[in-house]
Amino acid sequence: MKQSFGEYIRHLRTKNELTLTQLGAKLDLDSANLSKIENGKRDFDEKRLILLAQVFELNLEELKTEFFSDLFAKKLYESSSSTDALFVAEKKVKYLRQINAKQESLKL
Amino acid sequence: MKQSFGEYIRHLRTKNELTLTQLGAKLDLDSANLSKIENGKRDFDEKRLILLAQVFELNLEELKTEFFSDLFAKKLYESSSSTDALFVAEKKVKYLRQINAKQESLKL
DNA sequence: TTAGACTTGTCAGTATTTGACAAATATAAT
DNA sequence: ATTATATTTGTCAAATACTGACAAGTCTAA
Repeated sequence: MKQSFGEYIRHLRTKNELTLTQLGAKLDLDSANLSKIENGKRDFDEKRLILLAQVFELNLEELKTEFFSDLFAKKLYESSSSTDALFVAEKKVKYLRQINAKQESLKL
Repeated sequence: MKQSFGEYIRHLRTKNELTLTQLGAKLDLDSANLSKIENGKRDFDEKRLILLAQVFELNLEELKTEFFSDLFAKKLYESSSSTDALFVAEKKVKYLRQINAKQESLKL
């Protein structure tokens, strides 16, 4: 919870006793670049989340939560912005889904 | 609240009776590109928020909230992710700020 | 000191974003 | 209807950011 996404991956990797090279191979990533990801010097690519879930047999939803929470927190922290944006965002997501649901129902 | 950031800018612009060209000039933006931003076909650049706040004499904090909430909502919506990430993000921001505060106090 | 694990720096290739312009369409006034 | 202005859309080169790859470095444990 308090950890960055990079630290989270490192935790998963070490818990499963894998080296950077071993996990890198599974994720189609250079060990050097995986190291940078774990150390927060590069970003983990969103498109690799599915692969990551498969490798460690994790729930993709939870993984996405871990991934996006990290992304959002860093944005707000870096821009010294209020966390109000998070609450407003929740309303907006619901609104977008509502709109989408209505459009879907019209298709039938 | 229910509007996108593009719709928000359009609202500000029309309320102040400005044309795309007029507001574009103030924001150092081509009218065509501003049009795309208002219509959600391009993203508003974060670095222009300060300018936008100045032009309409708005509170930068609120503007950032509007901006980031839109960004986050779209990310979650597009990736069909749970809004859980928003709550986790809040904790992470607080954690990051706490860490920072501690480091700042050590500098003294 | 050797081997394996990890870190860091760099860089070319790739992908994405941006600014700019032209052309099409829409709107409004005369 | 015609003109002027506003807006929208498409396109493209330039700028920017991202990624994969490799070399060289440090660190650790046998």
